[in-house]
Amino acid sequence: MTTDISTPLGFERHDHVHCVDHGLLAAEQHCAEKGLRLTPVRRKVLELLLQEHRALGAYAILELLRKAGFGSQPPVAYRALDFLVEHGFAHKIERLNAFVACSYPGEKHSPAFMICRNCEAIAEAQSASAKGVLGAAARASGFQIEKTMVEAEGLCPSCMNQRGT
Amino acid sequence: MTTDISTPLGFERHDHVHCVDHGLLAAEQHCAEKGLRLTPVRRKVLELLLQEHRALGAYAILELLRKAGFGSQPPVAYRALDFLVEHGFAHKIERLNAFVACSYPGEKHSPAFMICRNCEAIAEAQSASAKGVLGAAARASGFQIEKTMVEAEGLCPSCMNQRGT
DNA sequence: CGTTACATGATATAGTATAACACTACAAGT
DNA sequence: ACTTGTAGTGTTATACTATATCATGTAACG
Repeated sequence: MTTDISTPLGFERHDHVHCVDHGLLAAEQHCAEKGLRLTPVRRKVLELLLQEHRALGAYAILELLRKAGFGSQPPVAYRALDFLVEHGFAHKIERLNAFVACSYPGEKHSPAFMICRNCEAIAEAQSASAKGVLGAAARASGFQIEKTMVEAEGLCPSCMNQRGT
Repeated sequence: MTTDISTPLGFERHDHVHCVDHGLLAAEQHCAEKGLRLTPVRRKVLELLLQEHRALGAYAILELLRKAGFGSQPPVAYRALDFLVEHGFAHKIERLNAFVACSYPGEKHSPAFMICRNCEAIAEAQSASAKGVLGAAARASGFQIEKTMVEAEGLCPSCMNQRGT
């Protein structure tokens, strides 16, 4: 087990073991509180997302599930993902049709993402204020915002350095 | 032939004939200036998007193209859409995997969309300031933003009224 | 126990997107 | 006019993403 500080997360190095454990723990606590069932498949999918720490397509997850001895038909993955997304343990990155573990599990937030177009690393920022951007327009037109998605594409620090090198 | 006049775009009534014509004209002018080729297929796709005035899936467009006597294989639609998106005459709505004509053709902008979850009407707002939301986080982490997507989902005024009724 | 509600397994199919190759149209240069 | 290069279109095939449906299992509650 690595104690190392490795992969790009918020694009910075971090203690990955900790963030996997923390994510799972937060999910377990939240489910216990709310009477939700964090079943083996759901837990495994969350664990995979936390471990990979980047956006994974449903079929990539499915493949990993298969290797781990779970069912390998699409609905298995999609149902688990639906659960995780619905309860805020994961997010869908629309731009990539892929999924990523939530970096702030349990906390209410409307997330904003930075997506590296080169390595597909993802950083999640607390946003809340996309309403600032659209709020005025929405009020003016009478549109009632229920959910906002913010995704930025670009280059992460590490990929930018590679270019330079 | 409506003579309704109102805002350029949004959920309000507007002079639709005008906005179709205006969109096509703007595209023609822009292409002439830049030496781009607004070929029959591309023009037709733009016209369809402007006429429908909502998000259309690539295969819906394809079907309309077929009816209009153009090729009916997926690449036909996707290539035309790629062209239109690349040059800012249309946008892709990631949330819907669908495409919509640009409401501010020719002008540089990073658009923000309001999507009615009931009728799929789309309103485009000038955003520019998604960078406000993410800019700080991006600078802090060293991420270089190239493109930002903002999509809000909710209920448009007209669908909200229907509920009330 | 039996019923209810939720979760999973499995098959089939729908919907979205691209790779690859052949062919055409047209502009540029000779 | 001829040729050559570039960009666009037609077409086939296939990959990737997602959901509907029905059957089976299982835990909780009366």
